Amino acid sequence: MPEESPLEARLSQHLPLTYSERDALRSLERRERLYQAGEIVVHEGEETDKLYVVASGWLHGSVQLKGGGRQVLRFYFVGDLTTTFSIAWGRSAATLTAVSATTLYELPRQAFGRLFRDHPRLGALLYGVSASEHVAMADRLTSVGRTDGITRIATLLLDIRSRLRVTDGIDGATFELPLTQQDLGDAVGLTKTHVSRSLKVLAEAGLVDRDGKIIRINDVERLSQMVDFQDRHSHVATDWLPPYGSNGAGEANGSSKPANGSNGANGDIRHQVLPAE
Amino acid sequence: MPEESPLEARLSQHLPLTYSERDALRSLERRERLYQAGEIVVHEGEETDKLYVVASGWLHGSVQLKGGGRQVLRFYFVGDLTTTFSIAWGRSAATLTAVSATTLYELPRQAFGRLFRDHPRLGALLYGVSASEHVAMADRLTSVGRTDGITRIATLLLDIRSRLRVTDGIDGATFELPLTQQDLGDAVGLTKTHVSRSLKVLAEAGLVDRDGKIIRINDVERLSQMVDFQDRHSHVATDWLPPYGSNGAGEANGSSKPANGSNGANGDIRHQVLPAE
DNA sequence: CGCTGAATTGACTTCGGTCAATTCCTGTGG
DNA sequence: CCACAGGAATTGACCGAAGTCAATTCAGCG
Repeated sequence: MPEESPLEARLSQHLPLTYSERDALRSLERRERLYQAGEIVVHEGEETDKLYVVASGWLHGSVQLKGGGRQVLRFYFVGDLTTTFSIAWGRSAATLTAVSATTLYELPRQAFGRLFRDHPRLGALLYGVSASEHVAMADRLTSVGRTDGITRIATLLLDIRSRLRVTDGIDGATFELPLTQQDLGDAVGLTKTHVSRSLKVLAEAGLVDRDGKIIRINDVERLSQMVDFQDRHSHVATDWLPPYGSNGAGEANGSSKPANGSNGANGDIRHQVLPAE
Repeated sequence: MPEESPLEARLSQHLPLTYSERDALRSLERRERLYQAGEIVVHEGEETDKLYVVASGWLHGSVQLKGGGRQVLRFYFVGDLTTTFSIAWGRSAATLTAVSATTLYELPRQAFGRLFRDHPRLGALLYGVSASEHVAMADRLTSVGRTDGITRIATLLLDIRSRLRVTDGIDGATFELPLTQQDLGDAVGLTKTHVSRSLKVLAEAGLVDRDGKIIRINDVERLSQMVDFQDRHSHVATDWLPPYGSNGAGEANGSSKPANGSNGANGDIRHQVLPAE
């Protein structure tokens, strides 16, 4: 339990956490499980009573179409909570597949629920993180709905790079992409044939270098500019979170002032706050 | 404050709420504002320190592309929380436009945050609702990325119908659609020209009748079947929510108890639980 | 060293976009 | 009550980005 927890690391990226919040996050994560590249963690429609926190590696979530197609909905990286989709039902809304060798911590839904009670501020923060992921998906929708193939692929590469960079500490522009062109296409709504052609164009334009599974984006700034890419994950606002403090004044209505004047984050001196890390 | 609140109504659709939870929700919503059809509530990029709850009418959220295009990300109906996207930043990630004449209640972000502290169970429920909306957007992504124009339009109509039905108590298959074909196209990634053609095909196939702004879906069941449509909003699981009640029983696991036993919600037996409504 | 799945490439098709001309509606003002 | 203006919808002719099909080529691997 004293180990570092990926979810803890992720959340403390946005907000200095108290010791007790950190403890709670660490103790949430249970059994660790390993998956090989390509292995399926949960099938679409399968019942699940747990979430998974990514401790290493990465994955994607996808749905199967009646007609035989497939849509890759999003990718999951270290620190991400997966299968949050399924929390709204008892069963998974998507198939979760390991893209690379992966370690996951299991997190029972019940325990996740308890977190909201025991650490409301974390609950609110999780809501905020979820909102930022929602926006990231909106960006994807925009990309797929309103831009051409080359732009979609470029945007996807930039997105994956920026996510991997945080977690894997990549230098900046080179990374391994263990996805087939079919996978890429399923993510952005293109056929594998056209993915191949689009990548070729990007390579010939000198924007991207490829060597096997290794991708290098030659000028991240410029490419981002060109396709109007925005990183939605680096920052999540926390100024609206409830003060850390003691339960409060519980009594709902009456007035809706915060219990103690201080607002924002950690308000309570008893709880030492750790540096962001 | 004693009036019915749309958010309250929405949430109690999924879970019987206690009096104090209801009170809290009612007292959250402040000034009521009216917007005419077509009016813009918030601009993309604009700073906001509030959310809006839809009390009547409907709206959509959209983003503008550099090249001049537009993507309509989603629609908002009575009881929906809007601009949750923006909670992750200080500014709105999308433009919010009234589709029909609309009443909104303003809800300051701070007050929203406090809700997580004062009523953790509602916080968790809001997370669940948000997850279901996330899935709805994933469905849209799948539709846009992987199906043809006719299917996209049909799916969109079914989606709008099923949302309106809940709130406006529509009979079942006929509703008013105050959107231009441009709007429809921006929602599903088609040009207005092709929207016109797709609607024509649907009409000629006898699947949809049109009369001005009035749409009638002739056999909802069949059309849903044809395009594999699923309503993602009617149900949200609540079995994982923390018990309303008393803090404690921190059971969790022996060790990591929250710092102070109390916290979380005011839990006492005094709070009667109301039937679903 | 051969197998197998992935990637590449070419020829051809097609769905949806573009452009532009009508037509339709609806609201407005005479 | 009617004429008219202007946006929305419809329709046709044409174009082009991406899909389909299929044949190679390539790369990793037992």
